[in-house]
Amino acid sequence: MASIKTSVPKGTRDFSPVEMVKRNYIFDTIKTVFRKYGYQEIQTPSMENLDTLTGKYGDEGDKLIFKILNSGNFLNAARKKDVDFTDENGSAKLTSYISEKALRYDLTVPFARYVVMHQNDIAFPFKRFQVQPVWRADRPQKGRYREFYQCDADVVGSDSLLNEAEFILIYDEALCNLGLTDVTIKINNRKILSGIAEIIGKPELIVDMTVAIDKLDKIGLDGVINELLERGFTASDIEKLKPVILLEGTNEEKIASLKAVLAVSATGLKGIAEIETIFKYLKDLTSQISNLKSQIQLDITLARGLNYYTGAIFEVKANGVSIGSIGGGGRYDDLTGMFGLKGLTGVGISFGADRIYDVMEELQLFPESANETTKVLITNFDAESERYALPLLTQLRSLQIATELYPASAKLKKQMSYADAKQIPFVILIGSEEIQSGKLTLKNMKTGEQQQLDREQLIQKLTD
RNA sequence: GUAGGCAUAGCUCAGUUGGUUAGAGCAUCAGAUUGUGGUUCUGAGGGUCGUGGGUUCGAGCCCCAUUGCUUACCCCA
Repeated sequence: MASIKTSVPKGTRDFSPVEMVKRNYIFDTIKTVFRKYGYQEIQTPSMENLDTLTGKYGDEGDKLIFKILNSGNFLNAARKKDVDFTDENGSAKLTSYISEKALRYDLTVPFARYVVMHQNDIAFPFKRFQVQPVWRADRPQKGRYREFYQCDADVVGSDSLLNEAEFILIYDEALCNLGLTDVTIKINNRKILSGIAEIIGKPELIVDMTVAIDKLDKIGLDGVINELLERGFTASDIEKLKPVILLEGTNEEKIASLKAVLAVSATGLKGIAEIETIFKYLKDLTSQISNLKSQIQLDITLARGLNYYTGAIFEVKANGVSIGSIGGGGRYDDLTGMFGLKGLTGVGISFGADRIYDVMEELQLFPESANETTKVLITNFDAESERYALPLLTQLRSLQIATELYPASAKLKKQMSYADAKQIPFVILIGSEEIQSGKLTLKNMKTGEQQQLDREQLIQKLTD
């Protein structure tokens, strides 16, 4: 048989039955918590119009969008346009002629599109959750895939900071239910970052500033300073930044120092006030913030890349595991503005299900149970026993017992091996003896014991 | 886009300074056992050593190119 080397595109994976059980456990756990907090599920198409997505994720992001080639003779269509095939930078122009659809890059932008499209049917504030795969044309590496699932919850049309506080509770509850108890939920506020850039006198460099100080954990203070210099900050700017970057202590202590540093920045103070309000909500919701399983940490070096965050920024890390963040989110004041609907604020979070899977695997947090699929296998000796077994098969299934009849009269050894490989806990043997006596043999695959039972007893045994 | 590592059976990998017919474990199939799995024993099938070129009497091994995978950087879940 001629064989081709089989593979899947890099950064993508197959999921085996065993893996799917675990994955669904994660999805179900997260979804249950979302619903409990009043979020409703929606889905959007895997592909969006290309122009819905482009320009929303920055230049780097745009490059990582998987574009779908037009059907038909796109080459001729491109020729008719004024594409210069010798131009090194001509591919961007060409793209617009040969591709008009793309795979979704995240769930937030399609959601914004959804809200604008269906604004007349939506009761605001609108709380939705969405669990679907997204695609990024990235270089895969540990914990980074080209196809992965996000579990997003967002609310639009409410500027209350109660939402932010509840998202922290959702993170805490969902991750705790999954067995992830050693987790840090980092929180920051874009307005604090703006305030810092303001007092340095370089508000236009806020993105460069945040990208650089975000790496403190990774490259250390010297690395951050070098990067800041490369990005256009002076030595005296950095002197002003240093105390802020190196801020330490409890959340309360950090807030107190920030208040002093940012005293002249109205924006910065507003950011601090928002954080304080969120903490206050948390306290009232939990009676003690320390009742939460996760550690809540104000971290002003936290600056997720997404350019549209305007208020709170979240990031979630599993401690003791060398994998990037397992979740993130934040507030964006003008979520739908890019699609022409102004003045709608949104705030949301995302769980990275694939990374949570990797972390749980590494920490061995998956429960043993729920692995069994079929509960009973009926063996198949010959045509007569097969015919005898069919009504029983139907009867067991009608009682919601997952049952299968081995579909051929293969050797018993083979049938038993099949049951074993599939971890089926019970096997019913029906041969000429059983048909004659009406007593069927039920074998418990775990203990190996066998019993002769009539139908009533058998069903009794299996429905226990 | 930048830099490193790897590529040998379905899977995980050995393979000596280059030397006869390329091995193991797992998996699969068959038998020991014609009505009994998971343990055991015996046997079998399965390879263009990623691809193309070069050096050599001789290449899985050395050299060049190429493709794929992978790790790190940028960026991100």
